[in-house]
Parts: sequence; structure tokens; C-alpha cells
Amino acid sequence: MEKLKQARDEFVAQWGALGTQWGINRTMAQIHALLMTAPQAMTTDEVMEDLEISRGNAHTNLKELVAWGLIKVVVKKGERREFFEAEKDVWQIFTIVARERKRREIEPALAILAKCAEESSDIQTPEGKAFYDQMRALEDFVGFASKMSDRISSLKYGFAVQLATKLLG
Amino acid sequence: MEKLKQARDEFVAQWGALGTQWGINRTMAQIHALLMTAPQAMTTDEVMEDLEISRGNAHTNLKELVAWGLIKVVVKKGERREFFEAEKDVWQIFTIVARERKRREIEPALAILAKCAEESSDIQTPEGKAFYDQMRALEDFVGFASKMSDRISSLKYGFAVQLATKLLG
DNA sequence: TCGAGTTTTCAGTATTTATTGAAAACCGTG
DNA sequence: CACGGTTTTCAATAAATACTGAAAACTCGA
Repeated sequence: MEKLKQARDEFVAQWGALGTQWGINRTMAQIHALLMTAPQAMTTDEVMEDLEISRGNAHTNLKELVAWGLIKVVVKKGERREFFEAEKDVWQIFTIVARERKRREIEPALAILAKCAEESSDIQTPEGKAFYDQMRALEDFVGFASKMSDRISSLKYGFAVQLATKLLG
Repeated sequence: MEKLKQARDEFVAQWGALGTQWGINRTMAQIHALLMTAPQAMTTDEVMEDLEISRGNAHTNLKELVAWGLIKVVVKKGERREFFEAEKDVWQIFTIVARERKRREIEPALAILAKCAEESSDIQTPEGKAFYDQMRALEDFVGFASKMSDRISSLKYGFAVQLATKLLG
């Protein structure tokens, strides 16, 4: 069916463009979109052909997606090639992205804040105290957010929705 | 006090590096860090000198931060120059960043998902149905997350912490 | 151990994004 | 309305990032 191909191509293209906003590269986002909507696992060559990209590019981004945990390698009996298959469950995807963002964005921030707070803790001037207080406020908040993110990720989807709805709905 | 300057410089430099990971540019993150830890509002020239950047760069990023709402222009009587001052409250900063991310990341994603779901809603093949279901699942989830983000942002900080702690602590 | 099929690496190149610096526009005051 | 101070714009350039393609490394069956 031609209409499906068209809708899927659009999804892949747009999701790729979005990836850029997100700070992940276009190809990676496109491959992810492609695999999320693939009826079966795909090979590197199929991905290359579909997206019209080089082997190196396909390879690098497939492995990066594997490292994130958003796709996985599947081996088929009688096949030497690797096949790739995306995690399709939205809650799973969410928790993976949350974990990865935490690792790359939250944890380094916490480290910096803790270090700067520590280094300024014994400065006696008013400016020094203000700086220390600001670092601590940021550190406390980011630490709290980080903990919340973990807690939420560890819930089952249904429970998370129920909880959220009850509280805020 | 030299020690303070050192700690603050480190904070500015590291926060700038982090900005990159975050998908916002280094200068913007550095200016934000600088102003968040500034005892008073600063002028464009002070920012330029402190960070050793050009006027154009300082100007562009100061205005971008104003557009986000993370800093504001303050006018001082008897002064023709504009001064800039950062929002220092962590909960305010969080809600601003959440709003902006929603606008740039969540809303465009929702639009794409809705469009692709719509376009594929009447395809009768199994592949077509699977695609439609996947689009809908993503759309529902992202829409839900978006709503939650709004609800949380609209709370007072103390109440948010209390709620989160009670539920998940 | 050889060789075909497959994956991995990476130097070179292309593309995108950020920054500079100077000119133009703006703005309030005399 | 002219002038000095200030902000804004933007073409040129620099820096960062992504992509290609081909060579090297790996793998496994014969």
C-alpha cells in the first residue's frame, strides 16, 4: 500500500528533523523512527537503502541506538547478518530516554554544582555566601529531580498513569 | 576574594560545556551561569569582557535568554545602557525550561504524530493498522506527558516537593 | 587456513552551527 | 535635527559536528 509508505516516510523525515532540536543527530532519530515502525527487524543494508545513507553512518548510529537500549540486535538462525529491532513500548522508550538524559545531563550538572558548592563553602564574604547558597539551591533541586526521575521510571506504566491522574487530573 | 572568582569561573565554564549536551549553545549557557551568580545586574559590555566574547555574540545570546524568560532587562535611572539580571529561583528556572522544552520538543512531536496517525487511520492492511496503532500510542503518551508537565509547572514549589515526597518518598 | 560475507574504523570532506566585527539603525538630549 | 552613546543586524569566517567510502578487521564454514 502506497499510502502507508508515504505516511511512514513522512514520520521518518520529520522525526529526524525533530531529533536535531533534541540534541541527538538526525540520522540516529531517523533510524529510530524507521525501526519503530518496521514490521520486522531490519539489516544494516536495508536501513542504508531506505534512508539513502552510507554504511559507516548507518553502522555508527545503529550501534549508538543499541548503546542507548532503544534498539536491539537480533540474530536469526541460518543468517550471518545482524538484524535490528526497536523497542516499541512507549513506557519503555520513555524510561530509556529518561535514564540516558539523566546520565548525560543531570549527573554531570550535579557533579559541577557539588564541586562549586564545596569550593565556596568556606568563603566568608557576603558574595561568597550568596554564591554558595545559589549552588546549594541548584544542587538540591537537581538532586531532587534526579531522584524523582528514577522513582517514576521504576513504576509500571499503568500505575504511573493512575497515580498521575489521581493527583493532578 | 580570589577563591570566589575561581569557583565562579569554573561554574561558568562547566555550565557552558554542559549547555552543549543540552542542545543549547555554549555562550548562552555561560551567560546564564554568569548572571545567575552575579551580585548585581550586568551590562552587555561587562558580559563581553568577562567571557571574552564579541558584542554580537553577547547581544544575540542575551536577547535569546530574555526571550526564554531566564533573564530580564532592567533599566536604571540615569543610565542609558540596559542591564541584565537572571531569575535565580530554582523552581522558576525549572518551569521556564520545562515550558520552553515543551514548546520546542513536545509540541512539534505531537503535531507530527497526530498528522501521521490521521493519514494512516483508514489503511486496512495489517501493516497499516500496526503503523496507526504505534502512532496513536506515541501520540497518547506524549500528549499525556505534556499535560503532566503543565500541571506540575503550575504548582508552587513547596507543594510540588510535598506531593512528590509523599507519593514516592 | 582460506576466502566470502560481514562488521568496524577512520581520514577526508561536507554540512551545520556559532562567532566575529564592523556598519547601520536607533534613541534621547542639547 | 545633529550628535554621542547604545543596540541591532548580518555577511564573512571559524569551529564543531555529521557523513562518506574505502580499507582493515573480524567471523565462520568448508
